[in-house]
Amino acid sequence: MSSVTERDLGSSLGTLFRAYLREVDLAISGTLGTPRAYLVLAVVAGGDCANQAAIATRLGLDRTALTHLVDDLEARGLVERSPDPADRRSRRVALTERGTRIHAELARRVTLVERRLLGGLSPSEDTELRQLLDRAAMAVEQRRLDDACAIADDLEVLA
Amino acid sequence: MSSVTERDLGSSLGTLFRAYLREVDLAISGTLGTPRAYLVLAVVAGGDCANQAAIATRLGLDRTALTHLVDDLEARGLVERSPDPADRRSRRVALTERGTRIHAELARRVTLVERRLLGGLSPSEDTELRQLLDRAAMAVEQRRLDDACAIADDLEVLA
DNA sequence: TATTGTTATACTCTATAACTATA
DNA sequence: TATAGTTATAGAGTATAACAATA
Repeated sequence: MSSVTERDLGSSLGTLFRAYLREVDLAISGTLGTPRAYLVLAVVAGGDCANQAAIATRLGLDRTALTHLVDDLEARGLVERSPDPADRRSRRVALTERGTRIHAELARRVTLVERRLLGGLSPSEDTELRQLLDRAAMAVEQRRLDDACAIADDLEVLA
Repeated sequence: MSSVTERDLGSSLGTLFRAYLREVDLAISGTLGTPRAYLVLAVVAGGDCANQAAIATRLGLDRTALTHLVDDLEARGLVERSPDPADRRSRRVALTERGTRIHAELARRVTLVERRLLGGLSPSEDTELRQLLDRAAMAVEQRRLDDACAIADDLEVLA
């Protein structure tokens, strides 16, 4: 036997992620439509994603999903789209003043949700888990970008 | 600033879980309908969940979802439902011979997917992350059971 | 009265393809 | 020809409520 843990990796990830979605859904109730909208808001607040495609990649979502999510945030007056002068195909997404306030409040609530979610772990384990997840997710994101480039390269070779 | 990591916990969990689903979907292609069906198959193979409700709790799913998932697995001849003699409301779910073979093959493929998914981590970090996720998920599952009991107790007090 | 499982239903999530406009 | 974004659509995921059988 080689198994160290009881659960499949996918089972643990799924259980935690679904619990996260359920609890964030309660935490943002009345302020945003869905938990995904909070994640988008948080990425926009981070300020290191230049356009919708970058936000989608960061969250592991399809870019078609971003359109509706940003539509919703914009309708609520929390973000604004503006054309990128350097590339007129691209749209920058930035928090409005109201969005900044709302994000600060929601981030406070979600922090509590996250602590509760990892309540089975000690504080140092909590930090350890977040760091490992962060690095693993970053590697996945990078691999997806590489794959996209590889596909683009293949197509170029064929062309 | 108090943030240690770049991403929200939910963002990392979401990115990894969606990537897991995408890759498992490819790995099981043609054998099972969806990645969730694999997770159910794996729990059944584990043998420590007595009925559908237990499987649902283990996976953090609603019990109504289990009906359809088990229907599908049964239609493919991979699991069998049988009434529990001790409680005739309850249905045991067990692998068929064919289900045992299929599960073994799929588990092999999913193991490769999982290693690839955590490719950004060292082997010891991989193990560490799985153990932490496992414990955090177990705590969430336990808390959900406790909450259900608490709600039941509340209702009993009110009754 | 509560629980297991089922069915029906509705809403959300996700991905694909087709389209516009830019590059 | 490729990319950013949009739209339409369909399939999968998820949760709620109502129900039957059983405890």
